[in-house]
Amino acid sequence: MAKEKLLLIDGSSVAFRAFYALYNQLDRFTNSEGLHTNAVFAFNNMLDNIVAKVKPDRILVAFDKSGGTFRTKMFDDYKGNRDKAPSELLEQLPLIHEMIQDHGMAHYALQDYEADDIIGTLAKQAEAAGMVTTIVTGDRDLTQLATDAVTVQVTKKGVAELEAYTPAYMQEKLGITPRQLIDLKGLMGDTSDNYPGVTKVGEKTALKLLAQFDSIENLYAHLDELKPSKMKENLINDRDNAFMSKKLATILQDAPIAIGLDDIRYTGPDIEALRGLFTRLDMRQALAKLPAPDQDATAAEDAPTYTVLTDANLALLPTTSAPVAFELEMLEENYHVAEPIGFVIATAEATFVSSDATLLSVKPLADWLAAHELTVFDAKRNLVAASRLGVTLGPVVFDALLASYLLNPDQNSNDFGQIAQDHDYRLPFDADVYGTGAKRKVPDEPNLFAHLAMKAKALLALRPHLTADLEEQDETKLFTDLELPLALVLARMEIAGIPLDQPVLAKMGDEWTASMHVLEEKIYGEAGLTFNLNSPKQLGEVLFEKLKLPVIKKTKTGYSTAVEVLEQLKDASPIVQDILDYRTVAKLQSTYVTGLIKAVLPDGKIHTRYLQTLTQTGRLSSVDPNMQNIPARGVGKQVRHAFVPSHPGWQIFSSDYSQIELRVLAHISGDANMQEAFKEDRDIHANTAMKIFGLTSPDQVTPDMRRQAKATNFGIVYGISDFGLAKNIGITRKQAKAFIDGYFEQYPQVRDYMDRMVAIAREQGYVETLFHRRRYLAQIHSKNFNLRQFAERTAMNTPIQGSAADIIKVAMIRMQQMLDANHLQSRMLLQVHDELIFEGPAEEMAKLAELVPKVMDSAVELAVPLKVESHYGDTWFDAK
DNA sequence: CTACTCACG
DNA sequence: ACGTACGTGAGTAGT
Repeated sequence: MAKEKLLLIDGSSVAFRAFYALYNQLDRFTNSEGLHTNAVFAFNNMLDNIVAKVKPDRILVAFDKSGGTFRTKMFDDYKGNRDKAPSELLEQLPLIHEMIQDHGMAHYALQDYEADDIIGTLAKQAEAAGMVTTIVTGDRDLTQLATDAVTVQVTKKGVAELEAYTPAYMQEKLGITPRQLIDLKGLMGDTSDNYPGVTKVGEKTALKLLAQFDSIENLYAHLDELKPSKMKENLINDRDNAFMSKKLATILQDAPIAIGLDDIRYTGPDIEALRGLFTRLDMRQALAKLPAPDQDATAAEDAPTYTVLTDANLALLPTTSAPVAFELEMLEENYHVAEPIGFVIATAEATFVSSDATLLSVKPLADWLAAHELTVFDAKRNLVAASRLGVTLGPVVFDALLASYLLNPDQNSNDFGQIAQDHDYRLPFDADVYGTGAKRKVPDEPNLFAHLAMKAKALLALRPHLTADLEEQDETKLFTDLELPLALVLARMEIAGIPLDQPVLAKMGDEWTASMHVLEEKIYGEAGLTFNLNSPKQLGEVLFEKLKLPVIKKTKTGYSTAVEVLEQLKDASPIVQDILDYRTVAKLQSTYVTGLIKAVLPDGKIHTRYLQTLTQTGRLSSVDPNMQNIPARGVGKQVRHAFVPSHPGWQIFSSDYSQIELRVLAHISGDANMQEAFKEDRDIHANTAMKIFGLTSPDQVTPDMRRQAKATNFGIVYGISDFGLAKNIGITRKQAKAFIDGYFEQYPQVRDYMDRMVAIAREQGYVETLFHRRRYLAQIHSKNFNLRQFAERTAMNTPIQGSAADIIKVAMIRMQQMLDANHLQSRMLLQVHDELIFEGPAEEMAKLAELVPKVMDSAVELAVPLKVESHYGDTWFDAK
């Protein structure tokens, strides 16, 4: 029979190592309450690895006990120079204990003794009992315990890699036996444990002495054999130190431990307990590593009983006034093109599923759906997908994704399983049921139906909790009156889509392609070789090695060839301008010609998807394709000629807020001077220029002064730093500082606002927009200067950017109501952060020109007016 | 899958 | 002494 295996872990030293291994990640590993988890995470990984490697039958994790030990009694200063462990580590120790327990392992500490002594004692008992022992530690001292039956694994580079110390390995590496380690330490002393050895004796000398005399005792017995020397004198003088230090270094193997080998049998982890712990600690990586719950077993167990709906049994659907859970499931992300794979409808009493989405448009079911209030996960996705089936859903009264996002914008996964987990509810992940990437596929019906049924159950179960949480965070109105209605508006915009005039775009593309080829040839000629112009790596080699241009900036991986760098090199070589020109057209060609044409759906239109639950500020984002970064300046602006109305005789109409963020700042800061500037409709950048340049009349403001003042205004909104401003407008840091000082002198309440936001973030851990949208800033207390400063700038910027986002969302909802109420044919198509784009019959343009600005500038009542500018024309290009 | 670059507000 | 503007998405290289 194989020998029994024992695993002994030096918990205190491993925890310490684990903490510092991920010290630079300290801020990435925090839960929502700000508790740090980096050491827990690294410790957990170590446990998983070592258990898999050793396959132990018994495990004990030993810890030091706080307070002194018998060693302190022997020598006052033992470990006397140790700094107190940082609080970020101390707070994790109870969590590590809990984790060890959940792993099914014993842990133990003993008053007056160190973890080492517990380990030494058990290792000896185990050897006597014929067991094989592995010791894991971050402390080399334990290698003295190595024998043929005891291997000491010392952590190396963090805690992931271990170095195995056996007697043979120690002989090879140090030329001593494990027991001689204590003699070595007696002679050398130990600076980290703060005990002295013999003066001037370091590792080299000590090893030489031990090679000759074997032990401290024998060395002193034969001291007279040494030739007179300074070293000999030191040995004589420090004799007491040497013997005391040897004793301090000696690990006890007979400590009075109250735990025995029989108490530490290992039976394996309690996965659910670990899942609970990791969930509480927001440790997603650790959670992901846990074995997925057996899908078949849990599906069978946890799934509510369900009825498979057919057109023969639709009458089974009960009439109810309570909200109904609904989910129309698709495997692909882009619901404008994805095929439905099934749906679920559930009330508190009954659950109905089907893999045939066309059933939804069968009249009794369509009518039933339209007549019931729905609770869903991602309203917009369900609305658009239903619309593609010709189905109009009933009023959506709750959206778990939107709610979760509002409660904490970090909690915005598209996987309901993840969101459920974030709210302490267990639901399998889509990724586990459907697979990911190439392996993603429709599961067999029992598994599909079970998953759908569980999702519906989760929706009904989570709703009251999320609703209560929204109320507690004062976000009920934001949810009910803003985001949820907005989802319907966005759905209509996405469904409408915007036609792309492909021939027009293709013609532009041909011209750009031609000029690309010309530039390419020219550049290869100038460089004297051909290379891949699209590769920053190859381009860097050509510019900075072959052509020896001065290196302005480097990236992590090599030379930077970004515009800001090339701009500075323009005069050094004609090749630079050609590269810049090439870059411009290459970008236009690949992203805006090829890219946009690829995104056109069979109806000839582009149907972007707005991500309503992604940004940390409350803005929307746009994907597949991104319609919020269509070129607006330079030659690229021509692309906008290709965006045209749906019908002949129709036009494109656009309105945008003028300086909405600065107006929001003027409002929330309460700054009298800034408010006055807006109330009198002054040019805000010129106004700022007068102040920071100390001018008395607007006439004195030169265009360049205005440009710099404009950059300063932007900088303020971003949570300014003199460095950033200096870099942006190419002035010295000192000048930038003078600008900022001048700025705050002129707008003193803006400075107060900045200070106030940082203080609020520190106090409550989050900042809010005008509409109580919340953003948590865990890193506001970070010890890492950069992370903390970033959090501070975010605290200043988010209420501004986020409130502006709130305002345009209100305007969008009201504008949709207005279009409906006035029975206009015009439709809202796009939103680009501070701008709304419509299409409509030419005859309605005048009406839009009257209506849209009115709705937009009255969306919210601020202390300063909101200004809106409108344009319209035959294409998006002309609506500017 | 990450890094770089560049398009937008 | 340090290294910094805020918020996004997409295409291309290169591991």
